[in-house]
Amino acid sequence: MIAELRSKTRYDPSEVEPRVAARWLQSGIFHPQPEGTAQENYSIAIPPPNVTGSLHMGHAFQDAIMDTLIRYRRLHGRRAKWILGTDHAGIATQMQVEQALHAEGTDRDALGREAFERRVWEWRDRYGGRIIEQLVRLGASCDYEDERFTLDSDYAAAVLRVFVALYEKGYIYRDRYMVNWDPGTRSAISDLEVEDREVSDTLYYVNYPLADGEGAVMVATVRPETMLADTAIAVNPDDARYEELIGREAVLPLVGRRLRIIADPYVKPEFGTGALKITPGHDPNDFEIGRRHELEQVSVIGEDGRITARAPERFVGMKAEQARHEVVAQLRAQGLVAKTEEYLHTVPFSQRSGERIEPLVSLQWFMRMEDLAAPAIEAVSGGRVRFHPQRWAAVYIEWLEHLRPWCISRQLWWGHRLPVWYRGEEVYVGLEAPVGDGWERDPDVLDTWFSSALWPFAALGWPAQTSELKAFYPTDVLVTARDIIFLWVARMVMMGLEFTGSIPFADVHIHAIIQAPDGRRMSKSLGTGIDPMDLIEGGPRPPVFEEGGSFPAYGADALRWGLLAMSSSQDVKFAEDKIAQGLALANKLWNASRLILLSVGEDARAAREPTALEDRWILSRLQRAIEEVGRRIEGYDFSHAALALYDFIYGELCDWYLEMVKPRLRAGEVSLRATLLYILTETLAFGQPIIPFVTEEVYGYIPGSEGLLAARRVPAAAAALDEHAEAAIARVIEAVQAVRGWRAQARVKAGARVPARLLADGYEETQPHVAGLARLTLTEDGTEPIATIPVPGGVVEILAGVEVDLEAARQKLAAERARLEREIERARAKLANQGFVANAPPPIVQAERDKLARLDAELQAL
RNA sequence: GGGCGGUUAGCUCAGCUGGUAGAGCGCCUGCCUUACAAGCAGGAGGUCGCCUGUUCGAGUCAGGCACCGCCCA
Repeated sequence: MIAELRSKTRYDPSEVEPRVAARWLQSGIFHPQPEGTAQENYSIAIPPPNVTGSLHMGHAFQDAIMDTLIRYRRLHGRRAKWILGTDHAGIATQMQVEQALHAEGTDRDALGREAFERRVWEWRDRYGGRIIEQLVRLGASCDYEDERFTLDSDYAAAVLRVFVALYEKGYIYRDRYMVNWDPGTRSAISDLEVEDREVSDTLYYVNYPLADGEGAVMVATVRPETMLADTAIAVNPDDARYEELIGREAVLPLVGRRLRIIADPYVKPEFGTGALKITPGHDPNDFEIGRRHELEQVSVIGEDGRITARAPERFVGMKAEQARHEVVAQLRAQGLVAKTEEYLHTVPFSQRSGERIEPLVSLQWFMRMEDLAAPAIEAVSGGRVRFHPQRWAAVYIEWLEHLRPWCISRQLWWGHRLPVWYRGEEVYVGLEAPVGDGWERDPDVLDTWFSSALWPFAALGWPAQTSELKAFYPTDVLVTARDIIFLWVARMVMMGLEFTGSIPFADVHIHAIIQAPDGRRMSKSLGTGIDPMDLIEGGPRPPVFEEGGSFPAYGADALRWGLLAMSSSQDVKFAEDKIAQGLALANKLWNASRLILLSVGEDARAAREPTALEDRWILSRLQRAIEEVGRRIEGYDFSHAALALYDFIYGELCDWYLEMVKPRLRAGEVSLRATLLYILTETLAFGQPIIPFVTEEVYGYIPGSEGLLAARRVPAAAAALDEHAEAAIARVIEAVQAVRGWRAQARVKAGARVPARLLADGYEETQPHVAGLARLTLTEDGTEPIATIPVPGGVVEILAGVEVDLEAARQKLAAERARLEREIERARAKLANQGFVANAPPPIVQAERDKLARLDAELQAL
C-alpha cells in the first residue's frame, strides 16, 4: 500500500479531497451523541446561511475558523457539535423566486399566495442542498445528520411561541408609524436593512405665499412632490429673520391648504433658507416634529409608489418621480420656484432591492426592546459574554443603549406568518386560530432576523427540553463578522436570556472581512467576488485580478490554510499568494510523508524512541509547536496558528530534521523508523484542525494506523522539552547557514565537498551534521586556511583543495568585517553611555556586554 | 458631527509587557543534491505616514497632524 506512493510525487487535492470527505461523512464521527452537559461538551451554532444561497468567501473564511475550533476540541477529547442548518431568508429567497416568475411572464399576485408558497418550497428543494454540499467539500465537520431549517415545523412553532410571549408581555405591539418602505420588495424593512448613500440631487427653493397676502416664505426641498403632503412650515425659534412669522400661516401652493408656521429647534437656520416645509407623512424627522406639534399627517404617496387620492386630482396615480416633474413645472408656471442648486446629501437605500427608501407612515408590528436590552448589556459588560477582539463589545453596548423600536412585520409571503387574527376592530394573538367566524389572519410575515435570533436554542429543539439542548446549550462561541453584531449577536443574546435564562454563547469571535484585491468589499455586482469553489477546484480568475487566466485547483486545505493565514484583527485584502502557500504546505507535508513512509516500510510501528540528539531536538520542537498552535487557536489567533504549523513542518521538520537523519535512514536504523512514524503521526494530528484532508490521507498510509485521524484523540502531552538538544541544534543550523553563505559568495560548486577544520566549542555531538549539511570534509590537518568563517563558538577554517573565487570570497570577508566593526562600534557606544549603564535593567546591560565580547571574538577570528 | 481601525520591504501582511525590524510572494544568483522544480541553497531590498514629547533607549508609550477605510447619527 505504501508502495503506491512512490510515483505520487505531487499532492493532488482534487483526487484526494472528495474521497476523504466521503469517508468522513459515512463514518458518522461528526454526529456526537447528545450526552453530558454543555459545560463539558463543545458546540458552535453555524450562523445559518441563506437556504438558496451558495458559499461565498465570507462563509469559507468563517467556516474555516469554526471547523478549526471544532476539530481542535474534538481532537482534545471534547464531544463537539457543530450545529448545522439554513435560514429561509425571507426577502432574498422570495426575490429569487419572483425573478424566476418574472422570466416566465407571470408574478406572485397572478399565482396567489398558496401557489406561490409551493413554488418557493420547490425552489428550496432544488437549491437548498447546494450550500451544504459546499460545506462538505470544504471539509467542515458539521453535524450533517442533524440539520435544521428555520421553517421546519418545530422551529416555526418556537418562533410563533416567542412572538405570542413577547406580545403578552407588551413588548410587541401594532402601531401606525414611519417605516422604511422598500418599493423594490413592496415591504417595510428595518433600520438595519437600510444603508445610506451619498447622492447628488437638485435643491428647489420654493416660495409659499403667506395667508394674509403679504409676501411669502421661501423653503428649500429636494423632494418637491412631497409638498402635496405638507402640513406646516417650521423655523428655528432663535432665528431672528423669522421671529415675526411664527404663529402666522402660509398657503400651500397647488393645494391651497393652510400651513401653520411653527418654531422647532430641529430646524437648522443655516440649511437652505432656514425655513423648513414639514411633511409628517413622508419624512422621518418631519414625522417626529409632527408628533411634537400635533400636526396632521397626510400621505400622498402610497405603498405602490404612486400618488394617492389625498393629493389634488391631477396628480393622482402618477409615480412619485413623475409627480415631481409635474409639481416643479406647475410651480414654475406660477413663478414660485426662486432658484435651484445642486445638493449632495445622504439618502437611504434598501440593501435588499437597492431602491431608494420611501419613508411612509404605515400600520406595522413593532418590538420594543429596552427591557430585553438591559440584561443583554449586562451579559457583556459583566463579562459573561466576551468579544474577541474585545473592542467590539463597545459597539455592541452602544447599539443596545440606543435602541429604537424594531419593525418586525414584512409584507412578504415567504416566512413565519404572524399569529395574529383580526375581526373588525378586534385583534387576536395566539398559537391557534381563534374560534368563531369572521377572523382574518394577518397576511404579513416576520422579519427573518426575528426567527434567526432564536437559532442557538431553537435549532436544538427548544422549547422542548431535548437531550440535545441539555448537551449543547449554551454554545461556546459565535463566529461572525462585525456587520452581524446587531442583526444576530445582540438579538441572540436578548432572546437567549429572555427565553432560556442563559447566554446563548460565551464567546463572540468577530473576524476580519476579506476584501477584494481592489481594497473594497467583495461584490457580486462589481465582479470582484471570488467563488471559494473556484479556488478549491480551479476556475476563472475574476477581472479584478490583473493576471487573468484561471486559478489552479488549490484544494480545500490550501484555501483553509490561506484564509486562516490571512486572518487578522483588521480587514485584509485577499491574497492568492497565501492560498498558494497553503498548497505548498500540503505538498511539502505530502512529500515529507512519502520520504518517511517509503523509508520505513510496512512493518514499522510508531513509537517514541529517540536515540540521537536530533531526535530529542525534533521531539522538543514538536511539543513546542503543538503547544503554540493550540494556544493560538484557543486565543482566536488563527493566522499565527497557521503560521506556527507551517514553520514547524517547513522550517524544522523538512529543512533540518529530515535532512539530518537521511544518513541514518539509509543505514536502516530500526529505532529511527519508529520515531519517524511517531513524529509524523503527531504532526498529522495537531495539523489536522487546520489542514484536515492531506493529514487524513497520509494517516491512512501509516502502518498500524486505525480508523480516521479526524476521530483520533490527542494523547497526553509528552514531556519532550530538551533545552540541551535545542541549543546544540540551533548552533548547527547557524553554523551551516554561515558556511553555505560563504560558499555561495565564493562561488564554490554547489555539490562540491570542501576540506575544512571546525575549530569551535559545542559541536561534540553534532560535527557530522555540520559536515553533511554544509558539504564539508572535516580534517585535522594543519595547513594554512584560505578562508575563515565565524560560527557560534568559534570558526570554520576552509582549506585549499576546492575551486574558490578568492576575490569574491575576499569581498565577502571584507563586508563581514565591516558589518562586525559597525556593530561593535554601536555596542561600545551604548556601553559608554552612562545613562544606559545606570538606568537599563542589569540583564539588558549584561546582554550588551556579552554581545560585544562575542563580536570581538568573531572579529579576532577573521 | 461622534466613534473605531489602519498607515512597516515592490505586493499582502506579522511584530507580546519599549532594548534600533520578520514571513510568504515577487526580484537576483546557483543547483533536476535518489521526499518534494508547487522543490533546494544563497542574496539584494525598509529614514517602520509626518511632527513634538516621555525615556539611557521609541515601529512599540503620550499628544498633535495628514491620508485611507468602516460604523453610528
